[in-house]
Amino acid sequence: MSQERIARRMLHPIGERCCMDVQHDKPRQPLERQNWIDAAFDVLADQGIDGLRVETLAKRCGVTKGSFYWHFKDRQDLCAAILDDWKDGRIRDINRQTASDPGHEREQLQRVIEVYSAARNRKGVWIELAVRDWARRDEGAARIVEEVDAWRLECTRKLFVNCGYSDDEARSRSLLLYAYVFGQSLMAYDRQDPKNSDFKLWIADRILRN
Amino acid sequence: MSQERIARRMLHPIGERCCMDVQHDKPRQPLERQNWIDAAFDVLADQGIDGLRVETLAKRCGVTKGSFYWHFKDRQDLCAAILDDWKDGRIRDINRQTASDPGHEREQLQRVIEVYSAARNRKGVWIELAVRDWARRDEGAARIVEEVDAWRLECTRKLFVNCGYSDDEARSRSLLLYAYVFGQSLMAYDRQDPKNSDFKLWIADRILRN
DNA sequence: AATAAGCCATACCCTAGAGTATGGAAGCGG
DNA sequence: CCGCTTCCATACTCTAGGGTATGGCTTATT
Repeated sequence: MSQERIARRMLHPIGERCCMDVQHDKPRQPLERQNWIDAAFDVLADQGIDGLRVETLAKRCGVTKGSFYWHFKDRQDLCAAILDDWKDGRIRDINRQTASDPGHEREQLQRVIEVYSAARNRKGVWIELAVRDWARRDEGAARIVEEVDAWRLECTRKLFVNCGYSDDEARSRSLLLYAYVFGQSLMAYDRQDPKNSDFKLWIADRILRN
Repeated sequence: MSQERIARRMLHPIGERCCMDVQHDKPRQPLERQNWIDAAFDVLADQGIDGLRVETLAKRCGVTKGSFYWHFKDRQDLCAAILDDWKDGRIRDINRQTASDPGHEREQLQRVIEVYSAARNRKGVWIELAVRDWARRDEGAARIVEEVDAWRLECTRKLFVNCGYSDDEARSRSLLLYAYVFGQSLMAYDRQDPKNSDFKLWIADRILRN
């Protein structure tokens, strides 16, 4: 029986465990709440919130849902934890990217655009879209997205103001910046016009300067 | 038995039938394939593709899935029909909105932006987002979205060219226009900054002029 | 060593929903 | 009136998955 259990654990149904102990010699670290949340973000990124199922998530983690319901009250509990985690991460990121650095505002804004340019940070973009789609049908998610949006707009507004724009223009440019960035990731199903990066440079310039 | 059947049909579980015969005196028009597709768009708009289930759709139409499987081979068949229908509609719309009308190009472009400004045309925006989210996980949907995007970009490119911009700048502006429009609808969870419409006017101007 | 706490497996129950098979009502042409 | 076609209801089967109850292994604590 104990044999069989260990055998099961050796199987690693998905190829590797979510909690990083791919070594087959030590039995395993017990799963933490955060491990579940991390794995959930993976699923969220490529399946959307509707694809996030506790049984399949458990399989992905190499355990059964008995474990899940030890760490979480129910699926809703996990969903709420995901939103909290996402919000905290986004706030931390934007704060870091827009921290006061007089004289380099435009570079910072440029970087904000680049971070969501789908090429790299692919996973972050997918999660962003998944959360926003989720927010279309869930009140809680919608509130979180609103808060994150408001904070991001506020941070970039400050930068634009420090670039010398009026407060209204700073707000307008911030709105344009984020709308463009998200919209662009909605359209980026690897269409490969070779000039595409030139166009994007032109656009970034149009948002940031003049 | 016949009594019971008629009684069932009188119930109208969702309140009204999808095919518009809310009159309780005439028995009913038989459902066409297109009626199912129309109803499916309603569900797609506010539940997303994962919320589109044949049993619930049948209930919504006041029939059982026995009917559905007479009109469609399976769920995939319906999904494909939805994509075709959506594509045709989008192509027709953009052609209409950008039909050659020398001297009014900027007004036409302005209108393209307005059509997706979430205020009115709410349903169209929701469907647009639902289809794009769908396309993240479905190859067929992704292709359709690509085709629609390409055609839309081409149409607005022509308009910008007729405004006097170079071909490259026309493409850049088209990309910016659509990315902004879609991104903005992603951010519009009725946040009501009273100045919001002013900002949007400024943005539209920035995309269309100078 | 004994006990308790932490972590997970197993075995359930129950619902939603895809798909199939079949029968039956309504309307049509002959 | 008869039979055929159209359209739909009913009654299944089967799978995925949420949630619960419970037992058991493992590790820490005393």
